[in-house]
Amino acid sequence: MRLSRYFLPVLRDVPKEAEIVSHRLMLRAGMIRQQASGLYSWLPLGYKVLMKVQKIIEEEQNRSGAIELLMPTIQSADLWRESGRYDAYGKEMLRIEDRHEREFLYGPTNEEMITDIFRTYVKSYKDLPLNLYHVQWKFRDEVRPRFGTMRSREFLMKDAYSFDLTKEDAVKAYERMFVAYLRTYSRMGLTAIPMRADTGPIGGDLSHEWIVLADTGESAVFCDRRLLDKPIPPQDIDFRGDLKPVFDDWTSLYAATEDMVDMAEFEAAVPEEHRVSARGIEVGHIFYFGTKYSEPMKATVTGPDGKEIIVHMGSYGVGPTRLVPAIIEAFHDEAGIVWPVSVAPFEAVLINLKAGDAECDAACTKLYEELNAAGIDMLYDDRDQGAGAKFTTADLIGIPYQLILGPRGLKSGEAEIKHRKSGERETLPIADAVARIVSLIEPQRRNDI
RNA sequence: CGGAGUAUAGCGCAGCCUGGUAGCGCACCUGCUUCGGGAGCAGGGGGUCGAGUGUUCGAAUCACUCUACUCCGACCA
Repeated sequence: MRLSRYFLPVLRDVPKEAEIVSHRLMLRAGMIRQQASGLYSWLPLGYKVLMKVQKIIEEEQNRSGAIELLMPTIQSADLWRESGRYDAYGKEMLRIEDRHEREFLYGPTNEEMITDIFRTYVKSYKDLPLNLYHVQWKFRDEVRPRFGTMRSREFLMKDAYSFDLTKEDAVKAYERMFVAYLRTYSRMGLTAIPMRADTGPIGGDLSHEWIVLADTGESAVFCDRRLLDKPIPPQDIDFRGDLKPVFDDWTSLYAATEDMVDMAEFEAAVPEEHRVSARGIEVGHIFYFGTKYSEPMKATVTGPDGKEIIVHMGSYGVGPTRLVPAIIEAFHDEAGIVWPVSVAPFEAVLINLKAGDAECDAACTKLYEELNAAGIDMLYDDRDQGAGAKFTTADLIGIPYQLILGPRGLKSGEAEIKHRKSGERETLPIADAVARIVSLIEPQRRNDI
């Protein structure tokens, strides 16, 4: 992408409403625009990151055996009356009437609707297990939206729903999602810790919140430091096999949020040198809730013996629109964002220090085309601006590698590569630049961890 | 939902107390000179001062009402 042809409204001054660093940086980097309280437009740069995050989530869901579909944002109130949640949900639910005065709502979640789909089509135990998911916009009329897209009213959520014959099978489905989540966060460069959680209004008795440690996190968390270094299950892990050992390994070490923590238990379970008491951002939440919805909504299948069996369900949520700021909270410095390659809006930026100069333009255009051909997601800063402005922009928007070429380098036949994360700079022959950039980026894509 | 604030050009702000037809920086447009860490000079464009009502000869400024947004707390992916 040529920056001169792109839409990247970076800001010099920070709008005053922004408090936390991720919100400030998302505004300054031209990623989002607030349209009303808790409602955001995703501008091109932000949207590109959001889609990269979503793609990783989808790839790992698919790998685990979940199947993607898409349900609408608007739902019928009648469906929610069946589960009893239409009245129970309270003012957080945005209720809507259509022109015929029929009652609708903007979905805050989709348990009812997926259960309706399931009960319509799935009739036999032979069709289980089944896990269906979608990535769709949700709306929860939060009392107090804040922190940009971290706590917005409209937000994107991947929600998966598992259906199984028995609780034992449902626990296996839970373990599959557990492993998928471990891999999902890891691919984004995040260390997210599963913590035992309150099941809240959704109900059920097995639940974990996924927490990224960050000083600006909304909840206090307590865990064993050894969780931070645990190896992530590999790409070729067999999701049809027994995942209990992985689950047990991760859940054997203490980790709980403030709502669930028992300090005496924490101190008994974790040696003092391993205790972590910190703040964290919730980036996902998974539940097993049994027959809470399948029973009132009559989601049953016929078992081997011809009897009707109420299915056991779980739901598994992760929010891409929250993950983006969470990643920024984890990866930034004074100059701006420091994206991990796997979610960076562009993998590298080519900085033409003297746009308009025929020789510089020609050399940069050649590099740009070669890097595109090599499969690098490139931004080419070909704007007619001073070098300082280009460096500042590149640092702010956090592109992992800056390939810098100007008249000086052109004369000596050398280009420069700046590593955004370490600040390290290397000078190399222009002819070697493409291969070097590729060799730096490819190992960090984390497509195959 | 309780408490506290804010609202003037795209963004950041001054002006308000003490009423007299709106200003600064950045951004934007034109020209020239620049070009290795947010360039310089010259010229230029852009605002029903959140909305409404009132007071006044006259309201960004005073009064009242409303709306939006932010922050602190209680609640949530």
